[in-house]
Amino acid sequence: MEFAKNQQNSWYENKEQVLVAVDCIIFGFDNETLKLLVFKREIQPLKGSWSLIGSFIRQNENANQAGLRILKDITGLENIFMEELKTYSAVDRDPGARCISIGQYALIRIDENNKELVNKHGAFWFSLDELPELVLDHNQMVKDALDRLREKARFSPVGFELLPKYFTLPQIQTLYEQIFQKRLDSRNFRKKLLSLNFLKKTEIKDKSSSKKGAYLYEFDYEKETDQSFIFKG
Amino acid sequence: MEFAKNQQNSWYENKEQVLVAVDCIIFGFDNETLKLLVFKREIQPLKGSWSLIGSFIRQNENANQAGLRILKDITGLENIFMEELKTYSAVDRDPGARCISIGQYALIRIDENNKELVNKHGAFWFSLDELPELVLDHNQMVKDALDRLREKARFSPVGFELLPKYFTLPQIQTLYEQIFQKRLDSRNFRKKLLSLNFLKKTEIKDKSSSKKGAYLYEFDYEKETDQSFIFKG
DNA sequence: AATAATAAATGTAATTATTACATTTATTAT
DNA sequence: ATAATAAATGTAATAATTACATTTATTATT
Repeated sequence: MEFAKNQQNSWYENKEQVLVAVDCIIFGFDNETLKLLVFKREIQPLKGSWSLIGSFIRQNENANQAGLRILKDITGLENIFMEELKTYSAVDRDPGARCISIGQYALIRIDENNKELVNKHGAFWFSLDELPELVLDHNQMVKDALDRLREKARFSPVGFELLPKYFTLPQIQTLYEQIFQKRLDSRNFRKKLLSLNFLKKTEIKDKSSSKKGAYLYEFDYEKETDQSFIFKG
Repeated sequence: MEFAKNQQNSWYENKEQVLVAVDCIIFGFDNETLKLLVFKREIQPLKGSWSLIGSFIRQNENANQAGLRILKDITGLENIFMEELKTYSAVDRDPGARCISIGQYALIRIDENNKELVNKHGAFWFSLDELPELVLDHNQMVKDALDRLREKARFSPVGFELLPKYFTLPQIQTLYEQIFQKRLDSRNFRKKLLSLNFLKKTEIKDKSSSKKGAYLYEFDYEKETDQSFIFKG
């Protein structure tokens, strides 16, 4: 079963060529609304249109690395939570070329991004309900990413990547309300969240949004588990 | 924001070329164990090795269509449940070429596949615990597909695509026991499954595996809903 | 110094879902 | 008539979710 690397064979020759791109669906949270980073294309094709930030994949990187490269170029950030969403491969999705795109969504701490760099690339944070029309199938990608984020948030403590290292319970409740697009009961929300045992309370209060102040919490990655099953047996 | 289709521009030119393949993780169920369809490569490269069934994607089809084309070629089946798993894009995953693969998993009714066609292509059904070593990263694909199947089965009534149109409750319980790799309590399993209200009972009994016979049920796609939420608000 | 204003923090009872567990039933073969 | 076999069923205990309103800590104002 040895594979001769340099051997000539016909298997890989004359394959129909398809370009492979990576597009990034970049979420951020400003303590009020869930936001998305998009940019105005400064070159052809589709110059002047709003677009997700993407790039063709390079020979020396996998899809995730390509996504992280893009993210670093635009925001200056490294070590970002980024996961594959799905591929977009409709034959006519890009009228300029036969090109499939691997959508990758990222959750970043919006206050940590390099504003100069973001500006330099013509990128802007939009609230999800004010998102402009995007090129190609990018609006669909955003919709799919949001669905995925909701799906994930239902069953696992996603979203901490959108918050600063220390955050308050009202803050994370607002985030979840944004993700689910509905109000949550604070007593039940806290009870549930704290029962999962992956939040560490500090004795420090954040008084930026109330006189009483809210205790700061920290995510305890050690204790993260996924606990809900329909069938336990 | 018009896009001039024939306009020459540099955006798509001289991109580093990456081949795009689709590999199919094909599950079947023979009323005892969960099985996987793999084939022995009859041509180079890697001739003689076991492999998932795949193909390079063509200009005139999207990834899902490519998967369905492959599936039809091998099994003769159409209208199969097939979903994207994820992409595999590690730089060195295929020593023969820079090639990314889009994994697609399919659930089929094993008794419906065209046995002659399957044989002709050198394909075999393997129980998951007897699966041979596969080429490249195909074992990882199988593992990921199984995880996905489990994940889906936890929250939604997946798996009916693996069963015949009419099936018994003991039959589907066995399937779920195979998916989860553990025994389930029949009273609780039935209670849960029936409470979801998407099974239609018939008055016909299947006596192929007991003297008493077990009632046949049918999946009611109209009533399929996904009902469990961590946060209901 | 007292009061008003504000958001944070908290508890409980009712409902629903999950779990653990053993017997009866329908049928066929002997 | 009996034995054998797998299918079908119920209930009580526990755990999770839901609905719902008041008190607390603090700051700003008078």
